[in-house]
Amino acid sequence: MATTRGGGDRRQAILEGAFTVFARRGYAQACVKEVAAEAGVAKPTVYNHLNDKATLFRHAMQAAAQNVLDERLAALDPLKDADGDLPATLHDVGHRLLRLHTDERACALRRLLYSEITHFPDILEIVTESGPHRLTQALADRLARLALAGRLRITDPDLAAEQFLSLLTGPLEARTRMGTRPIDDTTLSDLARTAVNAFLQIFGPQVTTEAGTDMRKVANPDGHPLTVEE
Amino acid sequence: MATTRGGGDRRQAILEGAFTVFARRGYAQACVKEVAAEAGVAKPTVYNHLNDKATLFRHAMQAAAQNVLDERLAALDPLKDADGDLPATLHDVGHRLLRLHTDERACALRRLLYSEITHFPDILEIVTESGPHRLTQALADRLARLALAGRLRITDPDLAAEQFLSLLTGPLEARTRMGTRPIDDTTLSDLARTAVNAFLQIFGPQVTTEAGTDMRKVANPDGHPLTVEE
DNA sequence: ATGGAACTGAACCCATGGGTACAATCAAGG
DNA sequence: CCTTGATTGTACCCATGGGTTCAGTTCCAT
Repeated sequence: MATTRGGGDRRQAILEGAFTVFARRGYAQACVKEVAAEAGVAKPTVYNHLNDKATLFRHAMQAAAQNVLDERLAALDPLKDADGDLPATLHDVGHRLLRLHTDERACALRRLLYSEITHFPDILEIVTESGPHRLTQALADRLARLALAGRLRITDPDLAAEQFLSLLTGPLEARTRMGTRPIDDTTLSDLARTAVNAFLQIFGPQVTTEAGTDMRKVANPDGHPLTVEE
Repeated sequence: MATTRGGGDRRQAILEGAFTVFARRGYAQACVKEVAAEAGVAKPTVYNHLNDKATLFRHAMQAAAQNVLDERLAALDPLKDADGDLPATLHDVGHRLLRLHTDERACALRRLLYSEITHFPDILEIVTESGPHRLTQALADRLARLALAGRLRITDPDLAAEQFLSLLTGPLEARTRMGTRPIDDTTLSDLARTAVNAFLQIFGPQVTTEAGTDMRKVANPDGHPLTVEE
């Protein structure tokens, strides 16, 4: 076993502590001593499990990316039900995704990815391959099912998924000051609603826009109050 | 004058060299010696113009952000003409914006912003205030004029601008591997086209989608060939 | 020509931090 | 009990790099 002294798995604690410190300081500014302290471990122990500061970073990033991806994939679950209230379901999924997107760890992961992408090109492979790409694929699959059921007017599911995510997360960057400012949940809900409205304008079933009927003004296109969420 | 030896403005050369080096190495990894070499200047000269490495970074970022913003605002110029072929104009503007968005310096600026945002919170103010925010505002202004002229069905210009930019740049991140992989110009043109199509589905003049008419399959919604661009 | 301001090159000081060595310590298994 | 192996503090080596000093140099202004 890799555990002798302190009970829990050493390696796991080190990786989590490492990500925390890297997120707080950035790669170059983070020192291994602080990582060790964060993980409740002595410095040589860190080097005992991970050879380098670089490999420490790589493994910490990979673990964090895996967590983030799992959470996001789970957020798509409501779309498995193809018979429910579609706008409400989309709004729910969008809202969940926005919450995860503004999560502290997810923001830190994005920041670290952006900052160290030049020094660690291989990390991009790890994270992006098991990150936004897989999410887009999963979402595209769900949307394809809905299109096949006649509930959406989609010819290219990948495009639809990409544009849904763009409409969802695009307006966020400005509002959240690139992940540094917290944003309250009702704002997230509003952002999800406008994104879903736009998405349904593009891919929704026949809209038949009568003169004066501006969909974007209606809280919920098909009359549901949509007040109960969460 | 601040120029004695080498003719050109010292400070300017230093700031440009600094941004180049920071973009190449990141803030922490960049050393002032290399900045001096890049600017063709001795190390004490750098400290003669900028007190700190930190202030050097700040000023370099500000200058770079200003350049990027100016280029982007200029890309909106075609929208000043409110009478032209609207989809073609939007495509043109979108294409220009995508080119600027994938520009090496712009990508480096975004990376540096993301990476050092925790250590330099004030840089965010400088860059974002004179960056995407101003761009969104300018675009919203143009779109409002077009809406007033009856060419777009927009009630909230800010929202429309935000969503246009989201549809435009959102799909880019995945395709360009976060700004590390170059992308060819025809792909950019295609991305601009799909974004414009989606945008017009949301905000375009009355669509009257007949059964079987999928706008996203048509290269140009109103019949123009749209082959001549640039 | 000459004083002065900016520039240069090189050496220097010193703090930070990656990585290692080592003796002491603790837990598990025989 | 005793061996084995991981862990722990601590001290250490050494490379990197921010920032400064200084003597000499170049250029401009008067």
